[in-house]
Amino acid sequence: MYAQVIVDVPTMQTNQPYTYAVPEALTEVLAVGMRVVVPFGRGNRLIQGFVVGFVTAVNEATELKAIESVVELEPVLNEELLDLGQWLAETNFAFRISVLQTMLPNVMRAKYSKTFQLVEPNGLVNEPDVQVLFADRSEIPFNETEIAPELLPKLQRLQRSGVLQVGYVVDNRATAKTVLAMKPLLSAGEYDDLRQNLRKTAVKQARFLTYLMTAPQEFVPIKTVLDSQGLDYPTIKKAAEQGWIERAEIEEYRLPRLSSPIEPTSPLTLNPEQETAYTAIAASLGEAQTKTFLFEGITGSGKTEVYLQAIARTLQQGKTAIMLVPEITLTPQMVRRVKGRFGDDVAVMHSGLSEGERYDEWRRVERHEVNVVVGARSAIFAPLENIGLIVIDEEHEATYKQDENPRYHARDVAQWRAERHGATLVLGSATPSLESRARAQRGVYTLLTLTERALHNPLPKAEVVDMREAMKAGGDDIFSPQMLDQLRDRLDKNEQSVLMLNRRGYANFMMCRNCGYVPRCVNCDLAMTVHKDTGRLECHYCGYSEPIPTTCANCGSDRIRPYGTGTQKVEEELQRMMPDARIIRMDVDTTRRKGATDKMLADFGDKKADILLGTQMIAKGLDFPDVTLVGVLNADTTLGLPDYRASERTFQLLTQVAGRAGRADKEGEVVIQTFNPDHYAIQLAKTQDYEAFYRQEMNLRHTWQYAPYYYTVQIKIAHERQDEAAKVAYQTANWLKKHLASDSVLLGPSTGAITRLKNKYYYRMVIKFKHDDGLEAALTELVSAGQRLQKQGVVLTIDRDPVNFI
DNA sequence: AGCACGCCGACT
DNA sequence: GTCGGCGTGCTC
Repeated sequence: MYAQVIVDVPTMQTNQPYTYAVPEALTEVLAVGMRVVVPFGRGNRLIQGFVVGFVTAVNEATELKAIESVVELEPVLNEELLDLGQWLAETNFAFRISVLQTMLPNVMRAKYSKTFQLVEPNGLVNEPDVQVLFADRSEIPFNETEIAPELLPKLQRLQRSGVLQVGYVVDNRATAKTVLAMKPLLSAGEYDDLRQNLRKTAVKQARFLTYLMTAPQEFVPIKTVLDSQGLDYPTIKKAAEQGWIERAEIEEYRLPRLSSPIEPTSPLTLNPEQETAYTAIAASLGEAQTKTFLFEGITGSGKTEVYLQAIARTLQQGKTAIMLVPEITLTPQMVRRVKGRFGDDVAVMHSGLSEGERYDEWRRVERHEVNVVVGARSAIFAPLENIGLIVIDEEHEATYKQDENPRYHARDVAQWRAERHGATLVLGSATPSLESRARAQRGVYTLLTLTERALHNPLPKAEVVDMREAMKAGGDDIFSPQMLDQLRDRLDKNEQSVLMLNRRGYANFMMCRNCGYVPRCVNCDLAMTVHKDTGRLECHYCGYSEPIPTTCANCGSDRIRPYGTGTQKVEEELQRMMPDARIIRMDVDTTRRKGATDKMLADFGDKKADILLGTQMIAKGLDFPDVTLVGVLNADTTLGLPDYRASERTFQLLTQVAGRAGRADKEGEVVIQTFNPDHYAIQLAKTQDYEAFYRQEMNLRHTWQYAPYYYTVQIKIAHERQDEAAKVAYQTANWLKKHLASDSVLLGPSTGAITRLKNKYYYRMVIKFKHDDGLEAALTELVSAGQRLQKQGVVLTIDRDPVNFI
C-alpha cells in the first residue's frame, strides 16, 4: 500500500498527489483524509500533507520516501470534503493544498521551524563559541534571535563537515485544552462509612464525602466541584491519595463566554404566507432529490422563523443542517435566537471566536456532537454528515465570496454539497442577487415569496431628500434641514436614531452638486474614477479615460467635485449642531479592538446613546426597537462605484437600512439624502419594490451585456514597477485574445481603482463570455505562466465571477 | 516554498 | 586555486 499525499507547498508544479510508502507501524492507522508529516525535497525537510488516497502498486523505478508520522489518529477530512476540495481547486484555479487548508480551522495549518542538531555529543570540542551556544543541549532552535548573525557562516561550515545537521520541526498548533478532573471510585455506602469515621473538625472532608455520595460517576472538572461545593484543593488531593477518587486530565471545549444565559425559545405561529413557504421547503426535505428555493421576503417578514422551523424539521428526520449568515449579521442577538431554539445542538462559527474556540466548535461538529451549524462563509465547510438542509440568509451579500485565494463563493459550495447529499438549499433575501432571481425566473430555483410583515407593523415611511435643492437653500452637503429637523425631533421625544454614512467611496468619483450628474464611461456605463496624479477620469473596466472636467457635462455648472466625506468629520459637525446628543460612532477606526463592536451595540441597545452613526455595518441585522429614525447621509457613494452592480448594491443597502426603522410597535421613518433623487435604485428602494427593480435592472444588464446575461472573469496583474506591470498585462491580454471564443469580449487592461496598493501597481482585465469551451484550459495555462512570472515579482490572480471590481 | 546544484567574480 | 554570489529547476 502506498499513500497519495497532497503536500503543503502551494505551487503549480507541486499541485498534485505525491506517492509515499507507508511504514509498518502506520499500516493499521493510516486512513484517507488524515494529516501526515512527510519528508519532501532534496533536503528531506519535513512538511505537512493530507492523505487523499491509496494505491496498491507503483510502476516507477524511483525509490519512494516513507510517511514520517500521522498528526492525529482520526481523519480530519472525509471523502465528501476531499472531493469538494478537488472540485473547488479546479473551478477556482487554486491549489489543492490551499483549498484543503481553507476547509479546516486555521490552527490546522502547520507552522514550520528549523533546528541545528549535534551529530556527535563531543563534536564541538574545538569550537568554544559554538559550544557556548549549545551549552548542555544537543539541539538548538535555528532563528535570528537565538543565534548571532556572525556565527551563521561558521554553523554552515560545521554542517557541511558533518558536525551539525539541520532538523525540521512541524508544529501542530491544533491542540485540545485539558483540565484536571476527578471521578468517584467508591460507592455511596462506602463514602457514608468514611464520613461517619471522620474526626469532628474535618469539616471540609465531610462536606466533600457528602458530595461524593451523590456525585456523577464520570469525570468532572475539579474546578467545578471546588466552586460549587466550597472546597479547596488540598481536600481533593488528600482524597485522591486515600483512593477515594481518581484524578485525570480531560479535554474541555473552549466555549465562547456569553454575557447571560440563553433563554429557550419555542416556534412561533406562522402566518399563511410563511406557512406556504414552510410547507414547500418541508415537502422537499422529505425527498431525496436536491431542490433549491429562492426565498424572497421583505424585511421584517419573518424569514428567520421559517428557517428555524425548517431546521427543526430536518433534525426530526435525523438529518443535519447548515445556516449561513453574513459575518456582520452574526451578532449575539442572532446567535441567541438559534441557540435558544436548538440549545447545545448548535455550533457557531464566526470571526469573533479565538482560534482555539473555533477549533473546538469544529471538533464538536466533527464528532457528531451537534447537528446544526450556524456561521459565516467558511461554515459551509462544516464536516457535517447526512446534510438535509442548507440555508443561506441574505444570499445577495458579497461577503459570501472570498476575496483572496481560493476565491470560492459559498453559494456554489452550498449547491455542490446539497447535490451530494440530496439536500434542500434555501437562499433567502429581501433583495436577491440578480443572478439568483433570474434563475428563479427560469425555473432553476423555486421562488417563494413573503410580502407581508410578520408583526403587521407598517413599512417605515421613507422620504428622499434632494440634496441639490437642500444646498441651494443654503444647507451644506452633509446635513439637509429635513434630516436635522427629524434628528432634533427624536432627541426631544427621547427616541433613538441610526445614521448611515455610506463610505465605500474609496474609489473617488466626480459628482455635480448642482444636478447630481456623475461622469460615466461611454463604453461601459460605469462611473469613472478620479486619478489625481494623471488629472484624468478613468474607466476601471475598459480603460477608457478623459480629462477631469471643470464644468458639468449635463447642466454646465462649475460645481462638479470629487465626492466623499469621513465619519469623523460628520461626527464633529453633528456634535457641534447638537451639543446635547449622545453619539456613538462606529467605523473601522472605532471598532478595531476585539469586542468593541459588541460593546457599542450593547450601549446603544441600553439607550446610553441617542444617535448611532456608522458605516454599512449598522445597516445589517441589527434590531433596536426604539430606533424610529434611520437616516442615510450619502446614498450616492455606492452609485458611484466603478462596478456594474452599483445600482444593485445601492438598492440592496437602502432597502436593508430602511428595514431597520421601527420594527416593533413604533412606526419608523427613513430619510435618504441624495443628489440623484430620481435614480431608479433610490426611488424603488423608497417604496421597497424589489420586483420593479429587478425588471428594470435586468433590462440594463441585457443592454450593457453584464451578468446574469454574461459571465465574467477578472485577471489582475501586480508588480512593484508600473512599467513592468503594464508590460505583463498587455502581453497577457494579447495572449488571451488568441485563446478566446469569437463572441467573448476582453476588456482592458486598465489600471485598478487604486493604482498603487501596498507598494504594487495593479492592472486588470475582464473577460465577458456566454459560452467559451477553451477558456478553462487557457486560464489554467495562465496560472502556470503566473507561477513563472512570480519569480520576476509579478503577481497574477484570476477571479471567476468577481463580486467587486477593485 | 525551500533547498541543492551549478556556473562566474574576489579573496586566503 | 576556493568561497560564496544567487539564477535554475525539482521536490514522491
